[in-house]
Amino acid sequence: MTPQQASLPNPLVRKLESLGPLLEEERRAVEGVLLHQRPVPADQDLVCDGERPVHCLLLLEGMACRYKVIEGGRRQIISFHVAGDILDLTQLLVGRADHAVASLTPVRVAAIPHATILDWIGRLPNLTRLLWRDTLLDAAVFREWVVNVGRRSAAERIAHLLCELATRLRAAGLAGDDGSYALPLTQAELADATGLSVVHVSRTLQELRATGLVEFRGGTLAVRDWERLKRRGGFDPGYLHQLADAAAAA
Amino acid sequence: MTPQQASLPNPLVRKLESLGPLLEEERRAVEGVLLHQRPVPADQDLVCDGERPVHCLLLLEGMACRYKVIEGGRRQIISFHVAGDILDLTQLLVGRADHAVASLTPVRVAAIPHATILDWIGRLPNLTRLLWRDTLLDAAVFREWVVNVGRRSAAERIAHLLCELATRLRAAGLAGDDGSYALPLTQAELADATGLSVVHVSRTLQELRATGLVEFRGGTLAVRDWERLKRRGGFDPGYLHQLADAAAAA
DNA sequence: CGTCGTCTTGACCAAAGTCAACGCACGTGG
DNA sequence: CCACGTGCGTTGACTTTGGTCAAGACGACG
Repeated sequence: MTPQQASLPNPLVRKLESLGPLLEEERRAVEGVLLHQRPVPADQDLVCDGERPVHCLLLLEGMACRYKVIEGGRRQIISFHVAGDILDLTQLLVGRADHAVASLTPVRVAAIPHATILDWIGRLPNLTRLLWRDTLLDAAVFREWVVNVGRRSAAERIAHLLCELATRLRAAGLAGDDGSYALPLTQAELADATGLSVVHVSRTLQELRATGLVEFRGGTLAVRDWERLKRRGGFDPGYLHQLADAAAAA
Repeated sequence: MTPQQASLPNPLVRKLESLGPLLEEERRAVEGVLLHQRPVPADQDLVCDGERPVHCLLLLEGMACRYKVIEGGRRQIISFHVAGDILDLTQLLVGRADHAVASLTPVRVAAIPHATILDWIGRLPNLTRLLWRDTLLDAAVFREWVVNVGRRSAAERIAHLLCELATRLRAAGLAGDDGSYALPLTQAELADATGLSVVHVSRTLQELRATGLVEFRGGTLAVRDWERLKRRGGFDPGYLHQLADAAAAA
């Protein structure tokens, strides 16, 4: 899509290097992974719940999410992902997928065979550390989501989520020029991520818009007042760890 | 406390072996960790939010939890832990703690210096894989909690949480004789884990009691009808991965 | 015996969910 | 070029779930 992503700097390399230095040998190993890419249209399941995948997916372009569906058709989105994220490293060591992964936009993904990564664990301890760290950062986000959904009001949840997404998009080099970002989500997806109903999300977004904090329409997120938005959502980027620094530096 | 835990079988070894085979050298490395133990009374912070710990804590006995506190004194418990769990492996690779850890009962913990584990990553790939897997299982629980708190009703949340705890206690070898478990939690802690108010937890527990699903009083959890309890909470143990198998086998 | 922590109860309130209808933009096909 | 359908967002009226507040019960422990 956007030209700077199609160009060489592999988003996984970019991300791993934001976590720590990468040796030349490791960088080559990671680059090798790009051989098997494929494009996938929007709104497709990349991994189904209960599956036993034999490779991990690396997201090269576009956005994806993980989710679970429970009885009654209720759906909860567990996390959002941008270029550079590894989508199911989880299943590598753990066997069966305990959630589904879906594309939100058209995406490009690379498949990394589990065997490759298991081999890295034996040979490349530094890379192993970085990948492990990446999964730990993932977990840090899950924890914050538990808090978000468990203890915050509707407006706080949405404000917080938008703060997180803005920060992560910035860290991934996907910031707009002003305070705006391409955020291709529907209100229904926002609802499933925050544990609210679509109707209430609509109302709450209007409130945030009316009070001049943030505007979110037509797939574009425009942060109008970052400080007040952060305060509204009780957002403290600490849980994003070095990612937050990367975003600040950008 | 209970004699079988004070005896030799190190609960971490027990747990890691439930995740996969452990080499003799690795087992010795893990055993060595027990040298620096200390007891901690109930309701103490073992790790404070924002701290930069230089070692990980291994829980040898008792129960602990992780939690975050947000503005307004609202508190969300992120996870519960039993003997064998590593409490802050997270911070190993990630720097600053993004949550607090507290003892729920008197506990015994062992401190593992970060340096030790970093050394393992270079030398003991198999052990590395098991530890990594352990953190991934942790993350799987977080994901399920997001769903629990985001999309389930009060009764479902509590039923689901009690199912999870029963399963994990069983996997850790802490099951009672009949369908009963020592679960030293207050209703306030249950409330903080489920994102509900204490009053509502009280009412909901009464409902579960009245309908004969489960009884929870005075630190004892008595499952009266496992099948119906599972159904009530929409509990599918898949997300606990091999832990669920271990519990079934026990 | 008194105190503290925990649980319970009832009355009331507020946040968010549900349902149903409508508007609007976009794409398709006649 | 227009009619139609579809997906998404918005509105209003109403309901429900769970929160809040305040008082009391119960039990363990000093």
